[in-house]
Amino acid sequence: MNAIAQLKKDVTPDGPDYDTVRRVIELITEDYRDQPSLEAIADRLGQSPTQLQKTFTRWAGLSPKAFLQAVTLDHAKRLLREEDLPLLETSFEVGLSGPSRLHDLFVTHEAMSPGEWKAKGGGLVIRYGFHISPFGLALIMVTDRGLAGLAFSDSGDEKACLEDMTCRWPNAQYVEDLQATTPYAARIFEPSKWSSQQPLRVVLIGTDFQVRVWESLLKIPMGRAVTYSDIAKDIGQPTAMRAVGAAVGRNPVSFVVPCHRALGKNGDLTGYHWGLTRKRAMLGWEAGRA
DNA sequence: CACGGCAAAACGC
DNA sequence: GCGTTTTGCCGTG
Repeated sequence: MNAIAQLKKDVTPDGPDYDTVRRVIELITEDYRDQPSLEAIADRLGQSPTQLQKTFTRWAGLSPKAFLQAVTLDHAKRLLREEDLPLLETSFEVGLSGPSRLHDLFVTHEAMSPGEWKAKGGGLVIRYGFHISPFGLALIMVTDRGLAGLAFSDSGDEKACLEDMTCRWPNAQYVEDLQATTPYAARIFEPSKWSSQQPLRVVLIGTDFQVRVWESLLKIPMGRAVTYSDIAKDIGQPTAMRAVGAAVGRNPVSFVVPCHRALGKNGDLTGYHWGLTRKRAMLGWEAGRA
């Protein structure tokens, strides 16, 4: 069975495994300071350690212990220090040829023109659909030019999630169209399908400032992280780190535009629009594959 | 004008 | 040395 099929089987949003994994992640991310043991975690969930270990590892690609380490402050700090591999200085194109990028998701992007942005999505047809993903339900939105939106929701919150996205481009026409979004879902969350030959096409719809911030995020390789001030510097406005934070927070293409790789200066994960737990989960997931 | 997915500086223990 | 609070930051709606 391939990995996606495996995921579909195991990580159904309402399935017991999904719930287990979700609770483990929550537990670990809340208590990571105490470094809880596998036994302690299993105990609190009322499961056997071995069973829990197996379920979790299959989902996350790494054991609960490794995940715990990945979520620790130390690890986040290490991600920041993990130069001299240049961080934002490396252009995305240069990265394409590097073997270290083998496991990264390749993306080409284009920005909407200011005029199109002012239209708030007017004249745009956006097709959307919900798909299961390692991080809960993923709401995928595409235009004929490529991926325009990616959001996350827990089972039952789909409506709020959809609304969160549609109000960003209120004049667009929305059509539920699983057929259009399924291919994206299959590729985005399956690293073996990431290829530089066929980059994922992304359209960035936002203000000029926001688009510059998001482009900067796209340059961060997988398994690495930068601070908000790094990004501010990269776009040539070193004192605008706070505005950068706000712009990062409005990133409409979560995960693909890796806003989860932006950390506070001391390595703290600050907030996250779709939940801090999910941010940690993404970093952990990447740590298992980097 | 207020509000952030911020960050130094300033406190207080 | 620490965790917490205060005080500039700067684009957006």
